[in-house]
Amino acid sequence: MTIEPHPAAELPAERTQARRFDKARHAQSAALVEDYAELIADLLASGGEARPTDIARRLGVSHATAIKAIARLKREGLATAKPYRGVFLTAAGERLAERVRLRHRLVVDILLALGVPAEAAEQDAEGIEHHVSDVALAAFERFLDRPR
Amino acid sequence: MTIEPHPAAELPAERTQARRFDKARHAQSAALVEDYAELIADLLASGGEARPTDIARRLGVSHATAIKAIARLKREGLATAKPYRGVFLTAAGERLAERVRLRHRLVVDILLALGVPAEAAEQDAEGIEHHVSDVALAAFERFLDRPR
DNA sequence: CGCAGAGTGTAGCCAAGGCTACATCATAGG
DNA sequence: CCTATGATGTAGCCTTGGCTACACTCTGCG
Ligand SMILES: [Mn+2]
Ligand SMILES: [Mn+2]
Ligand SMILES: [Mn+2]
Ligand SMILES: [Mn+2]
Repeated sequence: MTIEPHPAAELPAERTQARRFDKARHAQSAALVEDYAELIADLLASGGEARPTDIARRLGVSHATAIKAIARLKREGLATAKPYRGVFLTAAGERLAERVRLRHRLVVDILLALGVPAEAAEQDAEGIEHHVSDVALAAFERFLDRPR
Repeated sequence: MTIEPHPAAELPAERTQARRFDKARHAQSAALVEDYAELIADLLASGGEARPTDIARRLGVSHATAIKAIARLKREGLATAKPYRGVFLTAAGERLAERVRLRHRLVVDILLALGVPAEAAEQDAEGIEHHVSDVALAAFERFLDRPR
């Protein structure tokens, strides 16, 4: 019998930690689609049009990169686009965009409530938002609602 | 001269938003290295050894993936490793690990303070931590320190 | 009403970070 | 002291999300 120098064959704590990293990786892969959906909805709401070049400029990427990402949104049933006609969201895309928009605002609000300066809050929120679970969001809402 | 149908050629708000996304992208690319450094330091501190297989299991990736990432840490001057001898951190690697460890704890503590359940806090922190700026961290500390 | 120039799309490159399959090394038990 | 086995390393593949370069389409002015 070996006194294992490393705890055990399958320490459950290890699996828990591995699962955390796995969740973070999945959240990250969803982030791109979420940001595009949010931005497209924003452009459609304000200007009435969401064109690849506008999207690219707002995201700070080349238009080719934006067009490829839009193709991914189409593949995933979140957007539609006919050549040279601009981008639109499907019902599913709009639902996603709305959810993301609310989450984004809530994250910014929480950061502000914690005393983070406005521009830092906006900046950090852009990355943080994709990693905030529903249960955390619910906690954020309770925290902001509570008196005082 | 063209009467631009879209606000202006270089609306500063657009650049601001683009810069936010750019920061988030950079933070993301740093995330992997940060998690490895933190984990290696953790393994070295507890068991005394950080072996590729252990690292892989904790992160939930294949050992081949871990070895490639370790190569990246070596390239960036954060780790050293002689074949079959385990992984160690350079001084720079240790500094990074320490910074990441403190940040991770602070993020978890803030989430807990906001009323996020423990496991959700740990899970979300694993992703959030990489997007929290120094100025936000400072705000978090002030918030936690403040009486009541 | 034509066309210059902006916008759009396509092709092909790269690096990162996953994976599996296979080859090599180290070592602990027999 | 041999060797079976687990750990380590290598090779090669895939997908994603960047990029540039180039080709095509639209359209508002002149
Ligand atoms: Mn975002
Ligand atoms: Mn956002
Ligand atoms: Mn992390
Ligand atoms: Mn961490």
